[in-house]
Amino acid sequence: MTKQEQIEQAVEKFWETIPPAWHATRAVVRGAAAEKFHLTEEQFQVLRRIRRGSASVSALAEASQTSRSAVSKAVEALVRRGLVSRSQNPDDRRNLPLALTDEGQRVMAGVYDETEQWLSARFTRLTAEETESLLLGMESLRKAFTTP
Amino acid sequence: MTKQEQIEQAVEKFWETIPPAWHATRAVVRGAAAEKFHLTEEQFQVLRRIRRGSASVSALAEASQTSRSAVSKAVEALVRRGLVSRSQNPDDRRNLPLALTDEGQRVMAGVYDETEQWLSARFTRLTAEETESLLLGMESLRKAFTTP
DNA sequence: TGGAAATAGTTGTACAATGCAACTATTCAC
DNA sequence: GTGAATAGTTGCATTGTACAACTATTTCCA
Repeated sequence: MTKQEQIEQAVEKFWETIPPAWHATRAVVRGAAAEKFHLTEEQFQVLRRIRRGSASVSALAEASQTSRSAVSKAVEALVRRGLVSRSQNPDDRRNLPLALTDEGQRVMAGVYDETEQWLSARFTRLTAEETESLLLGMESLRKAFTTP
Repeated sequence: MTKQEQIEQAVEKFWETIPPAWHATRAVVRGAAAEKFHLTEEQFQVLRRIRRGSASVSALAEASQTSRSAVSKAVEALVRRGLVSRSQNPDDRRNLPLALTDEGQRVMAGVYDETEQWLSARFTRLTAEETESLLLGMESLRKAFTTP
């Protein structure tokens, strides 16, 4: 198999794999987050990333590959609901660091557990070797999409 | 690394990899498809899958993990624009087989080339080994999400 | 130092994406 | 032949999203 054929295969498999997997996952997040906590999927992603350390609108937009304005609106809704706090960075007053409030932490733990369990259930279907190849493959995918 | 740890890593990597990759790709499709051909991203996916052989609203919904109603609306728009034809299946009159019209084929070729090129460019950044692991990993991902 | 360019973030607007529930038409199961 | 299942559509409500225009602040550099 030439490099070129390999790439064509990857493109084809990408289409067949990534969008459906993401749609299915998003549907689960939407169900769990909306029903129990009145969070939208976008808001869930924002909470998740803030918990992981992304602490500004720009960082969130960069990490999730969406626009600053979309993130800004999600954050605004979360701040209004008291799940996220916005503070001021004295070193750069354009920058508004974000953090989870206690309530945000609590909500996040609940939603995350549920969706993580669902995802874990998918991955439990795989053998150890398949899971290993999944990890390697996702690392390659990440590299393909982030290398400048 | 225990199986459980492996799965937790996979969940984490999934969140960090799949949504951003998909968002970025969708943005490109949206740009190319919208600007040159006035297609929405959803319509692009439908055209793509019809070309690949998915020939009914239900099959499309199943393949893309979305609802029949969402697909139905996209198909309706494409039929109205003359890119897709709906026929009747004499063996089951509930079933309305779909096919690309000549114009649909032409448009699809144009859009697909462009987005495929963009995706190919991402994957060209990878070594042969990385591309190989990407292929294996996506196969695992597909399995994780389709096994009943 | 003064101003141009860059960056962080917000908001208005418009449209795309989507699910759900209710509906029709048809087929299947027994 | 009737009730359950399936294919598909439509109305409605809501989310997701980008783009462009805007403010506020910082950085760059001549």
